[in-house]
Amino acid sequence: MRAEVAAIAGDLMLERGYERTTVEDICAAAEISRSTFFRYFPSKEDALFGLTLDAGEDLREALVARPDSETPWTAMRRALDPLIEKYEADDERVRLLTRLVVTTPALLARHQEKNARWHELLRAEVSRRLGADPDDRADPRVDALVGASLACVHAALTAWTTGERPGVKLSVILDRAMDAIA
Amino acid sequence: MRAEVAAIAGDLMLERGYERTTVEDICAAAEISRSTFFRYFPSKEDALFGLTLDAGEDLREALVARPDSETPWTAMRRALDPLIEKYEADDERVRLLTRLVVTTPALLARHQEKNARWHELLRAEVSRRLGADPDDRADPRVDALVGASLACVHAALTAWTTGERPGVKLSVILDRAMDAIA
DNA sequence: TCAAATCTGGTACTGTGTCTCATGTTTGGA
DNA sequence: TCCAAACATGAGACACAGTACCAGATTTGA
Repeated sequence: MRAEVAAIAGDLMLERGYERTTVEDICAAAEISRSTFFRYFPSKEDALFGLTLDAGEDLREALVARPDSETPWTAMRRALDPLIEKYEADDERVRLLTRLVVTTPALLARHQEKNARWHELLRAEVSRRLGADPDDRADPRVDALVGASLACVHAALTAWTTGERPGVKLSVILDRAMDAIA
Repeated sequence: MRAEVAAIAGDLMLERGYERTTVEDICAAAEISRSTFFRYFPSKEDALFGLTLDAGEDLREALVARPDSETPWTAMRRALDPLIEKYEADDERVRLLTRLVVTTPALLARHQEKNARWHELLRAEVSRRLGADPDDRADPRVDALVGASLACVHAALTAWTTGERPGVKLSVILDRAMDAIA
C-alpha cells in the first residue's frame, strides 16, 4: 500500500515537477486522505525516497569488510560498489527519479540530509582506519574524507542522470570522479 | 534597516534555536510587519545568511588568480585563504551563528544550497584547469573536485565551530582536511 | 461473538511564503 | 509651496506543508 502511494506520487512528480504536485493531488490520485498520507510518509519528500531503501547500513558494513591494507579512499570506493550496481541494475524510472531529485533544490536538500545520516554511520570506521580519535571533534579528516567521497558520488550521479540515455556506466563515472581527486 | 532586522533575528535564533523562533517573533522584536519582513528577506533562513555577504564571486576570482602551475586541488586550497581569513577575523558571534547553521538541518540545507551556487561559479575555471570540456555533462571530474573541496570546507567549519573556544586556527584545520584526501 | 488493537478519515490548528490592495511617506520638480 | 509620481509599509486573504486530536470503521485474536 505504502509502495503503491509512493509509485503514484513518483508518477505525478515526474509528470508535473515536485513543487507543482501537492499532497492533495497525490491523495486524490491514490484515493486516500491527507491523514493517511502523512501516516505513511513523514513528509512529502519521503513519498519519493520511501522507494529507495536506505542503504546507509549496507554501505557501512561494506566498508568494514574492506581489508585494512587499502587506503581509506580506496576502501570507500570499493564499499560503494554494491550501491552503484544497484543503481545500474534499476530501470529507467529510477534514473529519471534520481534526476528529479538532483535537479530539484528542495529534494536535493532532503537527499543530502539523508546523506548526512550515512556520513554519521561511516564516521567510526573511517576514524579507525585513520587511527584518529573518534571523539576528537577538532580533527576534520574523517568528515573531510567521508564528505568528499559522498561529493564524488553526487557528482557521478549528476553526470549519469543528466547525460544521454545509453551513457557511460555509473561505476566508470564514479571512478573518474574519485580518481580526479586522490 | 535590513541589517538591523538580521541582527535581531540572529539574536533570537541564538537564544531559542532556529525552529523555535517564528517570523512573527522576529517581527515583534524588530517592530515591523510580516509583510515587511518578507520584503527584506525571501525566507526565514535568509534573515541569517543576509549578514554574511556572498563570497562566491570573490572565491572565483581568487581561483582564477592562482598560477596554472598549481594543481586544481592546491589552487582551490589557496583560493580559499581569503575566505578563511575572514572567518578567523570575525568575532565570536559569527562563530556561534556558523555553529547554529551547521547544527540545524534546515539551515544546513539552505547553506548547502548557497554552496551549490558557488559550485556553479567555480565550474568554468576548474574545467579550464583540468583541460576538460566545460559542456560535457558526462565528465564528473569538475563537480567532484569542487564538491570535495567544499566538503572539506564544511568539515573544517564543523570542527572549528563545535570545538573548544581557543581552538586550532581554521586555516590549519582546513589544511588537515584537504591534505587527508589529496 | 466480543473486545482490544489498528487503520482510516475529518477537522482544526500552526507556520511559512505569496499575493493584492490600501495607506502613508519621501522625493523631485513646477 | 504645492502636486504628483515613486516608494515603503501594513493589512488581509490565500495556498500549502505538517501536527494534533477525535470519531468511526475494520481487522485480529481470544
